[in-house]
Amino acid sequence: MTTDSDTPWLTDQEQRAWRTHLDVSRLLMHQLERDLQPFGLTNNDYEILVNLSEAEDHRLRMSDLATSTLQSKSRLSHQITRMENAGLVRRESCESDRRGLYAVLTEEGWDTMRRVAPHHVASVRKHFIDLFPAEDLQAFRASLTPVAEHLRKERGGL
Amino acid sequence: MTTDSDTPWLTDQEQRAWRTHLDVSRLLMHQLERDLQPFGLTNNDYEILVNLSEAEDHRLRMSDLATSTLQSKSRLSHQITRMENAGLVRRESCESDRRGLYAVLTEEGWDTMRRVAPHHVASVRKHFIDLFPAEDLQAFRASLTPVAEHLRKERGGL
DNA sequence: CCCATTTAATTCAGTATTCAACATTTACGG
DNA sequence: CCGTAAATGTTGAATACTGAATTAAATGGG
Repeated sequence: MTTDSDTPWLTDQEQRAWRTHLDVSRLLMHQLERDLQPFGLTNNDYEILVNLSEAEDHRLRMSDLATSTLQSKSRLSHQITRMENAGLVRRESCESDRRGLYAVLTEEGWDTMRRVAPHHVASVRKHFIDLFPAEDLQAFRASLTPVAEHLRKERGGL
Repeated sequence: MTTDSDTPWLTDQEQRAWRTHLDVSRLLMHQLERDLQPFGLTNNDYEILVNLSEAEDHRLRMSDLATSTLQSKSRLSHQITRMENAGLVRRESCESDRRGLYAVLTEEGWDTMRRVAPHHVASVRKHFIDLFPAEDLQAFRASLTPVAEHLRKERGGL
């Protein structure tokens, strides 16, 4: 059993680190969302556009897109429907596996991506990257990488 | 104007740091949510409980609670309604300012908090804190603190 | 070759979040 | 004081997210 006095409560240092991380992730997402708003995109929209832009032929299977954006299939399906209605992507059926579908960037989606990306990068710099002293960023990533690996193993489905 | 070649794209190092941060924050929230599920709480529920537990008299003004949990007033209002229905919290009117309301922890809310907290702390340790070499955690927090400060200044409303 | 499993993706119902509109009370400038 | 502006919270409708159930197609053991 777990009694109260057994519990390895967080030290002050740990508590501060943890809460700072929480605050930064939430505030940062809000800020990036706000910076994307003038372009009519959400963070989720943008991330889909990035993934498709970087993909072979500007297309990815729904499954792969769900995996790489860390979303459930259900959520991705809704998300793509919305983006399809907005004209940014389209669905195309897959020859080799008739269950499958590709999400494909449209011309308009690609144009949007190229137009918005510089502003988004500026936003990421302004509110995150450029606030680290050059050395620290490397250390920051090094610290976080094992955490990311651990979490990826831990999770079953989303 | 902003042309493509003007844009200070992220370097490889920067890109990796940024994406790792993104992945960790999302995966971590999912994992914590999953670990709370057996207790019938969401991350949001838990955070409200923490804030009220630490507050004078186990009560906070709706506004203050919204500010410290970084949520909009509307969202908090709905959230508290749900928690009220679940018996964790109740609303009490405020003497000194008749517009105002307190959110107050109920007995059941306080019991729940004490029962769940050890498990939640264990979860935070397992998936985050304990994955940092002792020295690194301090450096991690130090790097993130200016980011948090910047973001707090930047944001107007939520 | 067939049936049982697994995989791909969507749908539906329930829940949560956002955004704007609203009611009420307080603050403040003249 | 008065009247306008600002602050506190809630509400409702529209939108988004979740998790389970569903459809359809591929896989694989006997």
